[in-house]
Amino acid sequence: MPQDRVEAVDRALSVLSAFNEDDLSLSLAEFSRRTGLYKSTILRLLGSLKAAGFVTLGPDGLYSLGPDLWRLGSYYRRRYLPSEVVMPVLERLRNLTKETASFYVRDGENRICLYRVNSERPMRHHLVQGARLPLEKGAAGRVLLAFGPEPPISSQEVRYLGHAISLGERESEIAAISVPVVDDDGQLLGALAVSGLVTRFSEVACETHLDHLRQEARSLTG
Amino acid sequence: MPQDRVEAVDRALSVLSAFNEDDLSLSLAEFSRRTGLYKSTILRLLGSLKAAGFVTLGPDGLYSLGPDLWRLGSYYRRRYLPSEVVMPVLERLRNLTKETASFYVRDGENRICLYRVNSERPMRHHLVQGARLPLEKGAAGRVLLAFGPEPPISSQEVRYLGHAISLGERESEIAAISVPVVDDDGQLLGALAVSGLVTRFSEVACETHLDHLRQEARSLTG
DNA sequence: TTAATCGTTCTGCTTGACAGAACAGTTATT
DNA sequence: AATAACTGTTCTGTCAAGCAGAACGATTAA
Repeated sequence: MPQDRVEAVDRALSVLSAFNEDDLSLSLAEFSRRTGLYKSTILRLLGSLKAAGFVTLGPDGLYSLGPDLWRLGSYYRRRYLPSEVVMPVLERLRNLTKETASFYVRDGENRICLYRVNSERPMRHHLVQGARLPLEKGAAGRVLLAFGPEPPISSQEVRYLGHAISLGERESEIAAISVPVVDDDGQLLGALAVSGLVTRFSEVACETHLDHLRQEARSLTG
Repeated sequence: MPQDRVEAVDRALSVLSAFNEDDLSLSLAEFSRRTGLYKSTILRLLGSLKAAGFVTLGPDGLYSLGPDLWRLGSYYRRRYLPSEVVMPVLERLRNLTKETASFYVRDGENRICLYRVNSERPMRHHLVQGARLPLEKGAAGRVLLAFGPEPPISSQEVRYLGHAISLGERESEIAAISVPVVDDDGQLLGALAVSGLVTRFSEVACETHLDHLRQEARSLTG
């Protein structure tokens, strides 16, 4: 079998996936409801996850995600541009544009928000780290598609311009501008983006944002 | 059995634990060497891990950690003080002291380095995020112990002083000063610390570092 | 050519995990 | 107070799922 898996592991990972942004602590019964697995089964799975430091059991009987999961997870980002390099760039972009600045990388047919610095405006595009978004929609997605391997014909324009602008493409209220970050070897590393309320992205605002983006993207590579 | 586990899950997690700070991409054979498991077994385990987005298989046949592992891992930190709050504080501390600044939380009988901003000096204490260190040794450890639940009698002095200083306690070359970060309810959230080469921590330097630490710790809670 | 890798496929045997009931403890409802 | 509806946990017989190990072809090195 080419797609061979281990059911017990699948189950254990589905237990972990029961956590989400809003629910950081879950009870055994809650796991059972979300996964559809039996409590006795989950208890054993959690036993292994706990032993590995992937979850911790609080004194209130609620399970939370553990430190070892996080430590391993933080290794993921290290393959790309490190935090020390990208974060100052995003902060500069946020200060220059007053909008939310972010850095995306490609993951198969999706894009992942690896770093972000949210705008400080009351009406802001609030991005979540690790969010998985489609490649086809949104400025950063289309940039990753256009400058990645096997770019579709439809992305010819993005390649030519060297940037992408999205006005309410993925979410109707949100506009975004994105430019690629390219290696010395021409390898695509990711996409820088600035995003905010669509009505704030006038033609002239887009121009200045784009200038800042281009400059910062250059500063990332060489 | 009170400590019931699932072997397949234990194995899968031991496969993940084969990754470390230096080796972010591993081959199947390398997994086999490190875990002692058979290649056929590992292949199936990786199948499940890959399906869940916990690992990704590169075109070179090497496995790396996946984005979903990272996304879940980042939820771990959210239970504590979020990055947006702690990081600026650490940066200020680093700028004020020119030493490495860090934020620790307790995890059972250990402490975890949740956030850190490394010093920019050539001879610096280079901390790794997620590092698990003992509670008994080191300034931050003793602070977490003293202000946590069930503090031992030996930590009376730390409680009284409101800080801990370690001169070569855990590592002979490293000195550190740490203060607790306490909730509005008096709940211990973590420990702020500044650390560096032991010879730089003169009595007068300790005093000024301590002032900065106290001030920033206060700014964290309100 | 030989030898030592690599990743992948296949199979019989056995062990380990599952379902489900039953348990005691706690909280909510009446 | 008494019921009901929840918790989390323990136990066990049955069954299949995962393991060990060999065998495979494809690379790469000597």
